[in-house]
Amino acid sequence: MAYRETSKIRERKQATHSTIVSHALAMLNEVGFSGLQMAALANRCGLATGTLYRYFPSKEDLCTVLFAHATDIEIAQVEQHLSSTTDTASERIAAALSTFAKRALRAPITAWALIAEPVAPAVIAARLHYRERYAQLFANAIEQGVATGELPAQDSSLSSRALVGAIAEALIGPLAKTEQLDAHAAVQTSVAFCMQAISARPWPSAHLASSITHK
Amino acid sequence: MAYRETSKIRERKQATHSTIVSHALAMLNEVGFSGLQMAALANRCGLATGTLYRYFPSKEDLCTVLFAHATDIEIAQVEQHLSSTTDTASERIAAALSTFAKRALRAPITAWALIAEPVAPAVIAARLHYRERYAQLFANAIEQGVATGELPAQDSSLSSRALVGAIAEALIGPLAKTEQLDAHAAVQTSVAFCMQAISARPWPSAHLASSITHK
DNA sequence: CTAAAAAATGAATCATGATTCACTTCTTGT
DNA sequence: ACAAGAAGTGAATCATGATTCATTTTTTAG
Repeated sequence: MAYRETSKIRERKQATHSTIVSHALAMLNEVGFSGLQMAALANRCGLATGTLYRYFPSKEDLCTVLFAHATDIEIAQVEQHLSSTTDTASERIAAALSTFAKRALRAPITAWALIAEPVAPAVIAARLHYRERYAQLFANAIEQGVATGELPAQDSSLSSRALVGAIAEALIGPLAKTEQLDAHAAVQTSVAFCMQAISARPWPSAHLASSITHK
Repeated sequence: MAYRETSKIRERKQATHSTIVSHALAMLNEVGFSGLQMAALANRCGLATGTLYRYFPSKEDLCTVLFAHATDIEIAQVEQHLSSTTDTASERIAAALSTFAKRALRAPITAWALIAEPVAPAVIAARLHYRERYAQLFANAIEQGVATGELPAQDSSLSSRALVGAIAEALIGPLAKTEQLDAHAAVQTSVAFCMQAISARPWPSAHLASSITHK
């Protein structure tokens, strides 16, 4: 008998695994999921194409892992802001939105990949999970604010999705001209937009109903 | 000499052209741009694959035409609401947002295809054009409201993008559970969200600045 | 009816990119 | 040094789907 897995090997495999993941995350932010080609990734890692398949059974599995990595980091940060107990609900939400917005600006393609890029079914499942966690986080925070009377009553689940959508579209929608924006100002403005939306007293729905109806 | 293009033929060709476009629009709303396969489309039109190529030089060209068609219809409707002079700026904007929201709910995949689906470069160009027209429309309406004092001063271009993003994400983001929503209520709620965002007096940016800064 | 010209056809070809696998190189315990 | 068992390799294979083009069908004018 001869070969037996030793810790040296185990570590090397772990290192290779990390190498693959980190290079893949970098590529994800350059070309999105669909542009992430296995051959190119292997090349970038200094590995053969086939080697990737010793670590991940398919591109879809790799993408799912990437998705989980990218979102865990992001959600952990947002969660941290939202779970603080020192500030008011509004302040917590504003801080969390800023974090989200800044990350979106810093890594626009990743943000787009996580939020909107069409992906394989298995990855879609991961995305729904991600959206749900996100929606839950913000929805809870909004509900806390509503409970204390700090915010007006509202459909917290819809509001939380609208928050994410507003920021995502405002910041990453026009990928073409990201560089033209003053990033700090853009973050501040879009967070303010969101805070107004959830803080304001309900917009007269009588007007709304009539203006909807008469067409 | 013999064959000469006659009006009979010209009309038939026009009819075929329309057939292709309308079936393609239908498919677009089922599977998006990337799922739109030339062979399947031809089959659906009762034509041979090759015939499509007598009418459109490539799938990319076809998609560009589809994009223009879909957006022209949508933008015309929104424009109509925004250009009315009888209502207040807020009412005009609310009506236009409702129209946008309803269309998004009725044709969610098309909405997603127009707004966010990754597409070929030529189609991206069409999309930027579309976004710009949209942003212009809403931005103008917001500025009118600001000019009359009806709305507070704001970055109209950012606001208009955030409006579209908020509604899009709130309504089409969770494609999976669209059917669970009460459509009418969802439209009304997300429009209200938007109206609050642009109508409210600026959210205290002092709070914002501090909560951003201390992390 | 016939020939010329165009339109339609759809099987074959191309292009792209994921996945496989026979083979080579390493590692390890004796 | 050796044999067993992995790990790594990358060219070949597959799958998908757009595009082409030689052939067939239509249309038209004389």
